[in-house]
Amino acid sequence: MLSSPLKRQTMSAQIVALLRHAILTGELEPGSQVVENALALRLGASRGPLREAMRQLIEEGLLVSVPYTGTRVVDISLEDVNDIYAMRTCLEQFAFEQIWDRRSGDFEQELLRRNDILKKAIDQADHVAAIEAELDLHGLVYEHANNRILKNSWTGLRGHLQMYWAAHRRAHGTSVPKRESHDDYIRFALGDSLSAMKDNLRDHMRLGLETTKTFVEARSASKEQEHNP
Amino acid sequence: MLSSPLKRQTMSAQIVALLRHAILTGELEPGSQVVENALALRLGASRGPLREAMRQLIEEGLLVSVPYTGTRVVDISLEDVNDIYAMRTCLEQFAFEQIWDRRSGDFEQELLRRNDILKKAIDQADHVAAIEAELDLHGLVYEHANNRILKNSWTGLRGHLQMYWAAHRRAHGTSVPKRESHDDYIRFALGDSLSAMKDNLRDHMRLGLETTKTFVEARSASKEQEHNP
DNA sequence: GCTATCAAAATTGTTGACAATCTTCAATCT
DNA sequence: AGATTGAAGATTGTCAACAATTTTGATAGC
Repeated sequence: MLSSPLKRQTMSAQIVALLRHAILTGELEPGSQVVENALALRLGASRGPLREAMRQLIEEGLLVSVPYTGTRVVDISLEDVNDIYAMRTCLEQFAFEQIWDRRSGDFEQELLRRNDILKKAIDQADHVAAIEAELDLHGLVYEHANNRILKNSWTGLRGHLQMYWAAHRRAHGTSVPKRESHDDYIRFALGDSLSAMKDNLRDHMRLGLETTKTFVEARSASKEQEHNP
Repeated sequence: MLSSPLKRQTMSAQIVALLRHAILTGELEPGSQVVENALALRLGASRGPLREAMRQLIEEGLLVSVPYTGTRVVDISLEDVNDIYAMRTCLEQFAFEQIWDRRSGDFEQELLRRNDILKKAIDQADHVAAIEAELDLHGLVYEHANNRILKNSWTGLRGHLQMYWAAHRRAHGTSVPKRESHDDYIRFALGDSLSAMKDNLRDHMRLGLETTKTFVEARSASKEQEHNP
C-alpha cells in the first residue's frame, strides 16, 4: 500500500480543516475561548501556522478575535440566524433558477441518492450524519449552478448552519429533521414548476428558521440565568 | 482636543488595508506575483504579519497562493465576470426586497447625495473617484438591508468589481460610467413598484456585464498574443 | 540537437524567542 | 466601603533565523 497521504499538505491547511471540523461539530463550543499557545501545543505545531489557520477561520466567520485580548469561537446569535436563513432562501432560489432548464438525469439520480443517505442516517438515529446529509442534499443545487461565488457563499452558510444544528442537537438530544421532511423538496425540485419549487423553498426555510430560532432564544435565556444565579 | 490617534491598530490590519487598496486600484496588477520578502521589506514589517494579511486577502479572493511556489494577485477571468454579475443581480434584487417597505426619507436623501457625488466625479473626469462613487451608490441598499451576511457578500463582490473596472479604465482611459447612467436607477429605487425596480436592475446589470465582458475578452486575446509573439 | 540529471536560486513554510498589550487582583488611599 | 493605583499574569503581536519545496538553468550524455 503506497497510499500514504504523502504529507503534500501544508501544516496550516491541515490545521484549518481540523479546527473547522472541531468547531462545526461542537467539539469547540460556540463562545468558548481559543488560546493559541495551548492549541498549538495540543496539535504539535507552532504558533505561526496555527495563527494563519485561525486567521482564515476568522475570515470565514467561525472565529472572532480582539487584538491582544483573545480569540473565541463565534457565538450563536439570533440576528445571525435570521440573516442566515434569509440569505439561504435567496441563494437557494437563485441556484434553482440557474439550473432549472438544464437539470439532467444525473441531477435527479444524485438528488435521490443523497435523500436516501439522509433517510438512512435518520433511521439509524445517527444525528451527526443526518445533519451532514441534509446539508449535502441541499448542497447539490449549488454544486450544479456552476457559479464559483455562489458555491463559496453556500459553503459559508453551510458551516454556520451546521454549527447551529449541532448545538441544537447537543442541547435537546432529539434528531432535528424528520424522515419525510424532504420528500416535498425532492418532488418539487424534479417537477415542472419553478415557482412551485420556490414557494416550497420559502416554506421549508420558514419552518427551519422557526425551529432554530426558538432553540437560540431558549439558549440565550439560559445563558442569561448563568450570569444572574 | 484630546482626540489623539488612540487607535492602536495591529500591523497586520494596516497591511491588509494597504494591500487591498493597492490591489483594487491596480497598483498591484491582476496576475502579478507578490513576493513576501520583498513586500515585507518595502512595508517595513516582518514576514509574519504580512503572511497573515495575505492569508486574509487569499480568503477574500484577491490573492491566490500555491504552496511553496508563490502568490499572485488574482487574475481577471471571464468566468468570474459572469459569476459576479449574476450574483450581484440576485443579491441587489434581494436587498431591495428587504428594504422596500421601510424606505425612509433618510434613504432617499442619502441616495441622492451619493448620486451627486458620482456626477461630480464624472464631471471632473476623476475616473478613480467615479468608480468608488458608483460602488458606494449601489452599496447604500446593502447597508440599509440590515443583514450582516448580505453586506459581507456585497463587500466581496464590490472588491472584485472595483478591480475589474480599474483595469478597464487603465486599458482604455475612457471613463466607465455615463453621467445619467444612474438616473433611472434612482427613480425606480424611490418609486412605487418593486418589480419595476427589479427589472431595471436586471437591465442595468446586463449592460454592465456586457461592457466588462468585452473588455475582459479583448484583454485575454492580447494576453494570448504576448505568449505567441 | 535533444533529453536527463543535478546543483543552485528563489520562494514559501515553520519554529522559538521576545515585545506589546490587555486583564486581574491585591494593596493603598480617601 | 469604595475608588485608585500598580504590579503580576495571561494572551496575542512581531521578529529573525532556519527548513522544506519548487523552479530554473547549466551540463553531460546520447
